[in-house]
Amino acid sequence: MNSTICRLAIPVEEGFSLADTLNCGQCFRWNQTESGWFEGVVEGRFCCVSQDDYGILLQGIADGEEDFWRDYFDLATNYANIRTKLCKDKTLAKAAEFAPGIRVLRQHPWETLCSFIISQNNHLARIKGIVARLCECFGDEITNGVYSFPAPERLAVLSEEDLAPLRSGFRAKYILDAARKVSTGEVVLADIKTMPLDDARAALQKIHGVGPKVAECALLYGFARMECFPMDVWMKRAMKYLFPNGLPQCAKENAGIAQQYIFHYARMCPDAFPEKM
DNA sequence: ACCCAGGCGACGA
DNA sequence: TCGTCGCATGGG
Repeated sequence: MNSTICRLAIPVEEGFSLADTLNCGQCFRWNQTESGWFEGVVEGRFCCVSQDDYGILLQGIADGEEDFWRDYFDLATNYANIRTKLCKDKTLAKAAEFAPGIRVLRQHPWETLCSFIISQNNHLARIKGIVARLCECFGDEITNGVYSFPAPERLAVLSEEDLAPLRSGFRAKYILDAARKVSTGEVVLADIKTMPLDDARAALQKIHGVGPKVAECALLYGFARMECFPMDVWMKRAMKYLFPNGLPQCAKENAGIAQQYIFHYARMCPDAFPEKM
């Protein structure tokens, strides 16, 4: 493997946290090794990632792929500016202050859609397990024991029985329906990127097993639709307590980032929300 | 053992 | 249109 280390600079004032970004529930294919580096696969590229005072350190990337990783970590976006807007609301400021270094990753549309189909009524740790088995069973081996995320065309030809090793339960038929509708073009992911938001939501929800929440997650994490605001059980609890009258207006254009701050805060500090007890 | 999880579809009122 | 229930599985 190429052992050259490449740095993607992030201005210090943006306060990036690699660990918070990769552990905040938006992605499922990164694992921290004993050395503290994170190993992951993005669109068929295996990589080891760490950070220093100036940004992101990448080990093992191919020549000329810096821009790919810049895009993945959304480094063209200035998060300090976004936090300044969000923090006009004091409650939002408190949530953001808890893990200000989170960035919303720009993930692959199909992988994101499929992963969040798997996420429903499920735990983070178990979601990662099912996704890992999905890749091991049906992805391509990139290097030793490292597999890509399988394309929809690969999964579309399978049966529920074929997916039994994933132990994904009732979600298996949802995975297959998504793979089939995407590979036949009944749902065109490339179009969803630019559709009016409500049309995009409706298009994704044509898939059996994709409802409002999964569609919202796919649009935010897989299509960079930053005004999306996924509401899972954690968010419902947190919102009821923090924002009973809804998300403040100053957060609307960056609702997805606000959501990530609130979600992470709620998950890390469940005792902060009385109705949980 | 027990509760619940980044929900959704089916069904009945 | 809205509330309720079953769903597969296993981490904590």
